[in-house]
Amino acid sequence: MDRQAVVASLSALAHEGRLDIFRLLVKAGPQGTPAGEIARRLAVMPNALSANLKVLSHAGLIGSRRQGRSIIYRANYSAMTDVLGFLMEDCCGGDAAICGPLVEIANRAACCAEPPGL
Amino acid sequence: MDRQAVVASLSALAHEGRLDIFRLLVKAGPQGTPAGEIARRLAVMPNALSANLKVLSHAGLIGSRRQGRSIIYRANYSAMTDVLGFLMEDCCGGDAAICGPLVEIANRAACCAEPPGL
DNA sequence: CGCATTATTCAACTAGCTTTGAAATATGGA
DNA sequence: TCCATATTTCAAAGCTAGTTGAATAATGCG
Repeated sequence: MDRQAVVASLSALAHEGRLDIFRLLVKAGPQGTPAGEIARRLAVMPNALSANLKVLSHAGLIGSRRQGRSIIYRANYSAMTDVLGFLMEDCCGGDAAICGPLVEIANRAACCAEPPGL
Repeated sequence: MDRQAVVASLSALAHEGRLDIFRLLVKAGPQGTPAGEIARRLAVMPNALSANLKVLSHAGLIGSRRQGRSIIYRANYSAMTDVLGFLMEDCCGGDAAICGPLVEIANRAACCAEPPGL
């Protein structure tokens, strides 16, 4: 993950509405949430939601799949851990004993990993 | 750490120049780096650097202390782990076995903790 | 005190993002 | 095919953030 991708991810999250969306999807887990339900639960207009979902999706932070008339969105957990890894790279000059494992653990976390077929 | 503080932190980092600054300070570790050296190493103009340091500082991501004519800046590691914790809160509905420990470990990481007297 | 160094502040200009409402696309069922 | 549901796209208006250059503080030294 390069600098520009990280900036895109951080920019996408640096917005109250999109942060709410992303956290909702993080809470929801791998099965995801339909756009309509997101709009209802966050009380936002569908077009505004769509624009924000597009930003998050373009940054790679979320994915989507169609199911009938609904489009189901899901957090992309590995993208977020990549961002964390980038921020912590060479923490304290690489000498510290804690920062390295922290990044490694973050990258290994699999609870929200993609189910096959997204 | 509330939503607005997290958005401020993410906004501060969502900028190539500031991301470079923050990562340089993360690499530098607790002893920090003078503003002038940051400017030289990143090849940015002092006034632009100052503006960006102000944004990072206002977001709580970095701290500073004066030493002679120089002002030494330092990454605030705990602020970043707070942001991570906020993003991961209630990951997968709180049921997953991995996400909880991840956040806990991130918050416990102390390699870049503040030395006394900042 | 006077000067050089270090860093910050100010103001004008530019560019990009956000918001809002209306229209358009896509799917599923009668 | 026709309609209702679900979501996206488009375009205009307003706002916020970034960039640049010159000027302003603050410190240390002779």
